Amino acid sequence: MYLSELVSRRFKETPADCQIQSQALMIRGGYIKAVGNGIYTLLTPGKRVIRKIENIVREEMDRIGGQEVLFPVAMPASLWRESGRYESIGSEMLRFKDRSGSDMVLGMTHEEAAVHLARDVVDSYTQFPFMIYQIQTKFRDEPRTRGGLIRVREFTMKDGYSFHTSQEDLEAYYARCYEAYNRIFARVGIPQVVAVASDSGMMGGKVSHEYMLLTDVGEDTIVLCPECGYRANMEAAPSVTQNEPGEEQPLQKVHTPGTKTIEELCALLHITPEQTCKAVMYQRNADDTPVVAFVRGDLDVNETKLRNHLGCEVHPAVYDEENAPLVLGFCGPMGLPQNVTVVFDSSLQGIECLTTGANEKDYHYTGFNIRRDVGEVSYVDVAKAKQGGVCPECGRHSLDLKRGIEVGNIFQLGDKYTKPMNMRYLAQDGSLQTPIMGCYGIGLGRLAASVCEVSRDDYGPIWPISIAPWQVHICVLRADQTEVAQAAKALYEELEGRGIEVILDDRAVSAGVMFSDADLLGVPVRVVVSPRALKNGALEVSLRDKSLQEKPAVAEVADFVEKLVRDELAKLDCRL
RNA sequence: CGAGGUGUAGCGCAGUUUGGUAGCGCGUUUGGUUCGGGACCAAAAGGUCGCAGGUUCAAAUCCUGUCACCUCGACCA
Repeated sequence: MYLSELVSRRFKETPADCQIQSQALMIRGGYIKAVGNGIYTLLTPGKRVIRKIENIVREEMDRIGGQEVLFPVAMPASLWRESGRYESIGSEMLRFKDRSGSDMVLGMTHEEAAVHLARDVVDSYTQFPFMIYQIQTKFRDEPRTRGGLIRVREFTMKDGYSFHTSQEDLEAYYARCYEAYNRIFARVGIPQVVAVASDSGMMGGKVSHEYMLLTDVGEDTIVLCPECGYRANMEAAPSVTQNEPGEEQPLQKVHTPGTKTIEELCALLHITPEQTCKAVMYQRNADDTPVVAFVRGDLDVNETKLRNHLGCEVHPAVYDEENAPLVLGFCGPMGLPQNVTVVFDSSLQGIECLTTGANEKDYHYTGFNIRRDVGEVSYVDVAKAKQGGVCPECGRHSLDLKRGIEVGNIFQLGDKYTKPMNMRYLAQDGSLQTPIMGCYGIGLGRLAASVCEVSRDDYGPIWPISIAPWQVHICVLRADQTEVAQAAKALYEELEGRGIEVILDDRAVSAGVMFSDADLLGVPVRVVVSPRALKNGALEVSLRDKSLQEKPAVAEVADFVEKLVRDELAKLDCRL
């Protein structure tokens, strides 16, 4: 297509509210336009990138036997009541009523719809296993959006659902999908994406992995062990500690005025945070009753693990200084009110001498010993893994915490949906059985933004050719000169005729403007047609990442460019 | 949900303290000169100052309400 006809605008200045580079470049380059909070229009260049990604995803899903379907965006609430999620999911699910007053929801994920379909079309074990997937709009009313397409409310997602008659079969398929995902990320140009073990959150199920692109602008924290290769999402990473028992000492109440934080306490008493027992206060969402998690002073509470342990939702406690049921800043395990749920983290196990709050303003206990002073308690892992902490896999003090963007995930769901939704099949032995499921998601817009985030320079994105909006960008310097314009157009038509996607900048603008726009569009192969080049009888061909600059003769340019495009595509396992 | 902040031309901003009827840069249009990394000259178009009330002779500016958007926080008591 001709750039002069492209319906989009590129501009120089970064919009004021851009927080991360990919967002700024995608807005400046005319890929996306914000319509509302976390809601975007995709312009042609952006849509073309997404379409390329979709096609790669389709190829890989089809390759592992996936069958594409399309579930509805708007669904009756009754479907979600069947699984129990109409009640269990909070306000991130958009609910509304149709004209007859029936409750409706906008799909934020489609397990219910998948089971609704599958239970109707499948009735024999001979029909298993199978996987259905769709590429479709999701709406999640996120409390906070962020970073252009990184975290939005409306987005396009590939979501697949597999159905199996046994755990072994699910695991075998899960492994195939795991590899398919690795291929997808490699083919869209970010082979550095890693799969990490994760917490399955609201999706349910046991085993799950998230595919993470490590970058500082990521929202998630990943725990990595460079020694043994262990990696997990922070939410799922066990916290392993080596507890120094210390020497048992008598319990003693000490005056510690104003020491509300562990740091202040340690400074006053000349102890280390590892010798303290810290209270972190929460409240149950259901009835606001207090929950106190005690962890070693140097550690933090992993709220996900706490929720999983308690089996209910909690939020950090919000108390006024005056009417709190607990003594803020001086909370300890001894003498707590009856209605408080207490959780001891395993980092405290076996420590004979701790300093902790006395549940009295301006006082702490020293020499506190849980076994002696509280009795036998059960310890659970509710602490966050720590930078430099002990690797749960190899036991070395080697843990590394990094930020990452979750670009995809896979879950083993078990019968979380098939059972309540009453999906059954007739097994070989004639019995009625409930199948189990896996589900597999990739956020396409987020994936595009993620690629942009790690593949760019100061001037614009550097799209891998597999997902670039166009494959070749022809810059016509002095399009006002007839022979230059004709040479460019001839090349354009020749390349298009060979099935190559070309954008031709035929505008009568200065070279600076033209190159800047080309940089913002990030097309991998660039050809410059100019009076100078024609005089020399050779056009300039270069790659956006500057790894190649050649001047093939005019007559050979088309062949040269075609080969270049084919070679570059082949590197990413793609074809013309 | 809590705390801040911002809404003025397509984009980036000034003007608001001290009310007097809206401006700058980029972009856009026209004409001309230029022409290999965001050229220059000249002319021009484009805004009910987020919205609704109120105060006033007069409101972008003051008051009230409201909406939208952005950032931080959701935690270490």
